[in-house]
Amino acid sequence: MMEKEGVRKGPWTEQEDVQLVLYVNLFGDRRWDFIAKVSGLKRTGKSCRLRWVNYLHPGLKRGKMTPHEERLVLELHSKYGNRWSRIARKLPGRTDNEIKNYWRTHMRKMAQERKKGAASPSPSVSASSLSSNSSSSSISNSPTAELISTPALQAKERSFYDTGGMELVAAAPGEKKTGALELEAEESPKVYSMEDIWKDFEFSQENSNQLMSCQAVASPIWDYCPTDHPLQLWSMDDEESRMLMQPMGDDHFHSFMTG
DNA sequence: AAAGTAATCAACCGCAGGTTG
DNA sequence: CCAACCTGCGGTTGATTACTT
Repeated sequence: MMEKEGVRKGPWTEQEDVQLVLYVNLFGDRRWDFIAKVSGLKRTGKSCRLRWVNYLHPGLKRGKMTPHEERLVLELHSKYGNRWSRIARKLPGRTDNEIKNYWRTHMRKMAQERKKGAASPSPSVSASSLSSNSSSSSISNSPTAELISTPALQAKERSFYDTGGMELVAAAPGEKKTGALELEAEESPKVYSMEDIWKDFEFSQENSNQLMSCQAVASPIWDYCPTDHPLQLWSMDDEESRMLMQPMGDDHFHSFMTG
């Protein structure tokens, strides 16, 4: 492929992650083009944002959808259609990408089972497949059971997961994008995935006055208290992580800070 | 144990809408 | 008001992992 010179693509490395987190902490999670430039990452702002939103954000849950979440996704999808970001806002800790993938995967399963079961109709098949990892799911006897029987879902397999939304227009006329995670009060315990990086990060901030002075970050995400994460990266010893967090020389840094 | 297939996840792309100068 | 730029969204693809034969 003809790649734009100097622009990296593909999977992110641990070091890139560390660097990105550092700069998001410094400058907030809005000005992605700027962050991409000053961080020294050879990534586009877009790519940085995506990585942050889908993987590095401290509020992210990981792992399987709970039955409750599954049900919510169904309900919300019937309401909003493929407005994944909107759905994601109602599922704290889940990203639009995650929900999108989930929906795609499960709707495919459903479509397949439907196809099979078409000859011998069995109304409960789809529902049970949707809650396959949860015997306690109430989908089959809740209103959402109807959702998975929408005409759109019975339509051609090609568009198996795309209902287009039943109440799209009415759902959110003139809705404004906020970009911010709408974290609602939530009873279930959060499972965060980035514990150690945040610990490391706090530590490195405490011990790194040179950057502290610039810490006027906007994002409320820093209030999160991550407790678990899959990244080995964040288990690095402090010395190692501090070294990684020094991507920019002072002069380089100041040139950006002062314009 | 190896090969083939399916499922899952991360990341890219193009577009639309918003913001700013 | 307009053009340029930036951000966010939804769709899609490719790589990796898990499962089956």
